[in-house]
Amino acid sequence: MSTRELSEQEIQRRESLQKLRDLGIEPYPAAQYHLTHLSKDIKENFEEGAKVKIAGRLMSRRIQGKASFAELQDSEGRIQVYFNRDEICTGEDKTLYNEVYKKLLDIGDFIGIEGELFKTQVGEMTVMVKDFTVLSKSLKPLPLPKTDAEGNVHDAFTDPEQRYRQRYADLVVNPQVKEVFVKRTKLFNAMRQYFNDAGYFEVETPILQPIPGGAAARPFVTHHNSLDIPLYMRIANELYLKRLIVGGFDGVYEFSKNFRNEGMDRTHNPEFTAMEIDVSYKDYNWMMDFTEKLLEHCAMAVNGTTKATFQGQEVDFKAPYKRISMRDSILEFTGFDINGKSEKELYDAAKGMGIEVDDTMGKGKLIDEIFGEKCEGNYVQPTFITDYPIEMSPLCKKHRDNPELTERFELMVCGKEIANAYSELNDPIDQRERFEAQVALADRGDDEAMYIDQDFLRSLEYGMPPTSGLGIGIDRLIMFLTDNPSIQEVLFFPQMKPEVFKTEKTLELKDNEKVIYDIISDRKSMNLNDLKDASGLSNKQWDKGIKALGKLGVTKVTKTEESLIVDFVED
RNA sequence: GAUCUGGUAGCUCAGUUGGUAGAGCAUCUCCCUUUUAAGGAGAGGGUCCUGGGUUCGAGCCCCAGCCAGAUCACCA
Repeated sequence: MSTRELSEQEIQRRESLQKLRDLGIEPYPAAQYHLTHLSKDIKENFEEGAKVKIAGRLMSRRIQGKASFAELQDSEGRIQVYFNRDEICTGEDKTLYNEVYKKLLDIGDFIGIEGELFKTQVGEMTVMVKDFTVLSKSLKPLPLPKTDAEGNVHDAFTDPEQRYRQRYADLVVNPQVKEVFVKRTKLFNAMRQYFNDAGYFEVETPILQPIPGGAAARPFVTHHNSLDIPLYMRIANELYLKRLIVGGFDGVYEFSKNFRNEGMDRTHNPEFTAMEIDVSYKDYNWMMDFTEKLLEHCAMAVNGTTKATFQGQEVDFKAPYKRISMRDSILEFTGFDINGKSEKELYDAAKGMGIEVDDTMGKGKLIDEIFGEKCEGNYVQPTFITDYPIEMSPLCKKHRDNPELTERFELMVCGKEIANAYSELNDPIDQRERFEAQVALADRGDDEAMYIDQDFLRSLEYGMPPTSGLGIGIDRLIMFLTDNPSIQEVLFFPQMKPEVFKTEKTLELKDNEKVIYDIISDRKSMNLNDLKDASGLSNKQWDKGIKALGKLGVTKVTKTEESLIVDFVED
């Protein structure tokens, strides 16, 4: 049985728990509690004298003798409640108020309240408590901030490590955190509604994949025991959606949890969410129209406006968005025209711009570097960047006007990519050649080049209609819509290194303590300096050891006129 | 991966050339019947992230490590 060292407050709460049981009150009752109202209902439809049954956490208390005001927090917010001794305890026995309410309840406890609505002299909507029920005792004090009349928060629970590790506590005490996740869900709902209204199907495709395809990234690897094969957590779901288009669906979409075994930072979490959609008989021009209308719709659904502010920059998601080709963008910001240039020319140009280059980089990578370094950051308002070089888009159809380019666009917002779309490559022979080019890149040293997915190629050989596909980084989009610069703020449980729990209080003595213990337990009492000399310990070890023993109650040090005497304390 | 910053009471934070560890809120006791961040009086509460080292003496100085955040690098 492992025990934890409890703080003073935790011990007090456990004592209160036992006292409740001694009074015949079960602190964790089994029966359901019938609610009639939420705090929000009461505030929106206030009616003097109405009877209500509410439940939630006790979040603050102001006791004034026989009366007390408190706040109850439920899923929708807080409501003030008024406890009056003689309203709760109508008979002689005042235990329920004096003991249970005043002494045995703590902040954070869940209670149910039956009462009547009234307004205080100051006009605050309040529930006059007639009876209350303990629903769940809280044994650990919440990191509770206070908010003053001007809305200033005091002692806010702000330490990011604790907030992410203990999101449950974060959500209880920081209402603005909950808001972010409410908006996140609104975003999902808005997108679903938009796609469903357009007649597209939500689907589910494998998360465990034999070949991690559809993107360039390092996967997480696992192993299937009975098949005895490696399986990969998906890095994308794109190739499976296209198989479904081959199978005859007009439009399929999926909110895809993807996993990438790469670095973590402010904008990357090992698992993240992408929305992927494929629509048949469309091209990337149609998809741009579709995307800007979709995002306008989503921004409205989430924030009630198309405008959003991200880190002081105002962004407007109202359609239409500016469209510019990658070639024109690079021309605009660097004066260099990438059209028709050889790899050598691109290499020298990039180097001349002060960009770090190396020999593993092909044409596509070089162009991407130039764009990323010189252009990307300039697009604050939503902007479609179109027509990417073919080398870096192995799943995308060749441009109808230029075989060196593809019909691809990315949507940039605040200098960051939030969407990526293609006219999907449906020529199975071209697709096979592109995969082979990827293999060549891999041989050249690119450890993220794509694997060849033979089954996917087979599906294309049966014939895939012209199709346009779009992927949206949901986490990034919600970051923009809620003005959060960190992905951790928009994920309930961002990935963290495992916490080390100190569960065991060791009763065994450390070596230095044991040395002292052996001497003093034998001699029972001796001069402190003699004991120190006898132990033969360094000053540091001596100091730590004697302090620890004193704390454990093994020894007692008393001061006499001449010296310090150490006594051994018998059990 | 590199650099910087941080880790002290339940929470937010102080902590002086290195000399017995502090404040506010929270908690506990007593008083208080319409208050609203904080009524009054009193009290308790600490593995100063961990492990070494220097020193008569370390929260503070040195070394190593753990965790987090920021910046950069890498990466969609």
